[in-house]
Amino acid sequence: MKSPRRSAADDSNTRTLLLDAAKDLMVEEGYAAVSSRRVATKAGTNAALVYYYFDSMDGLFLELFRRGAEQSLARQARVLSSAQPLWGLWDAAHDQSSNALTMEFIALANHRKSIRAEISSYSKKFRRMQLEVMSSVLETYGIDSQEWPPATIILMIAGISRFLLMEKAFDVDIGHADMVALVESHIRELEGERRTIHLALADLQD
Amino acid sequence: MKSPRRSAADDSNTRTLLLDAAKDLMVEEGYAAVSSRRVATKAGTNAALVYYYFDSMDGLFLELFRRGAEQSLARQARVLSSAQPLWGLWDAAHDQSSNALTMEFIALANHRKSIRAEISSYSKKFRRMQLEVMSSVLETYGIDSQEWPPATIILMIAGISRFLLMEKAFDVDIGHADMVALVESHIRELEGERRTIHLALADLQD
DNA sequence: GTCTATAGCTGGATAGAC
DNA sequence: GTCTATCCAGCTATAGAC
Repeated sequence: MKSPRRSAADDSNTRTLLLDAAKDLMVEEGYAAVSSRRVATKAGTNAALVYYYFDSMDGLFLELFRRGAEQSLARQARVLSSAQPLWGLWDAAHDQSSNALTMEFIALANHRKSIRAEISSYSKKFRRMQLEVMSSVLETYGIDSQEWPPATIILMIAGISRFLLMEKAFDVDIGHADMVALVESHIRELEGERRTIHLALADLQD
Repeated sequence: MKSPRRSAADDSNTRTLLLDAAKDLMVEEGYAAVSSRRVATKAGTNAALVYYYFDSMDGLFLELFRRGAEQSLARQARVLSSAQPLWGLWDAAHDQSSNALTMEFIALANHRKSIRAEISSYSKKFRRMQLEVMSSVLETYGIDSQEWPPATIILMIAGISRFLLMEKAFDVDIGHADMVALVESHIRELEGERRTIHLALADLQD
């Protein structure tokens, strides 16, 4: 029986510093580099505090994932309700740093059940939200939902852009320009020129 | 100066057992579970032998990646020279277990430079091979390379199928059936009904 | 809330017997 | 080729001082 610390100072400054440090470590050196000692050192504080705030390393990873998931979900909602939801979807999927984090969590999930369950339920929520909005959007664009089910559009955009990001992380970009041009020309046909701010840039402030 | 053991009994039985054990561990529990002790135990042998055959854990990972890469490259060549290269590409990309391994290596690459470099050069080789073959294949199919550059077809097939695999690993399969149907209907238009053996099944023997 | 100290474990890597 | 023994580092987690 662990003591119930979940609600203890969710907005504590130290707590946030620890989460930020864990995130940076995970992106820069992979999840295996995220130990209580290294996180604490990077946050300029003490390793024991990780256990004070999160009970265990598992708890830390879980909270880190949840924090990111909530941000992504909120951004996604914003983007989908904009005047150019397809551009929004495409640009949002292009965020490099959040993608690197995602890849680490996917690998982590391979041996941490709690993470696995969390990613699963979050992904479903995410997808349901995309589907609901895009279904009506694509209908107003006059897309035949028999020939092009909304789910296929979403999966193509998500799949292609994640794949390009993964490859780019290894300096592989053969044919990427062609691929981007092709996708964007199709989006342009439906929503015209991109008018929203490139989210990949807006996210540099995170 | 390490002693040059690279060529020492590349076909040794124990060596192969160690590589197999490392592969299984990596798929089942993630790369962090791959330690010299655990690999040796799973292989039914001794931890010191890892260092005898591979010099270091880094060396083990590198050899494991290379072995898989060579197999994939060979299979890819076979598939691309078949009568239905598009079906081959699509089916080969659907191999679940090799995909799980790939994801682990990608995460590993985040903090092992040697792995990173190896994945990078292998990916480029892989892509170049696909491009070369598919360029002429698509031309014979009468595909306009201006409108649909060969690289885009390849990237779409690879990206979509990896994305579906990743999601399925988390029990997320919303819209997957639609996506598969759409891709396969386009392939069918070009190459007719699938006549080759489903590679995902053929690979169960590995 | 934050720290030190420490128990207990697992890991990479090497030396040397056989 | 294969094994045991061993060193040293780093990890999770807890107890307890402040």
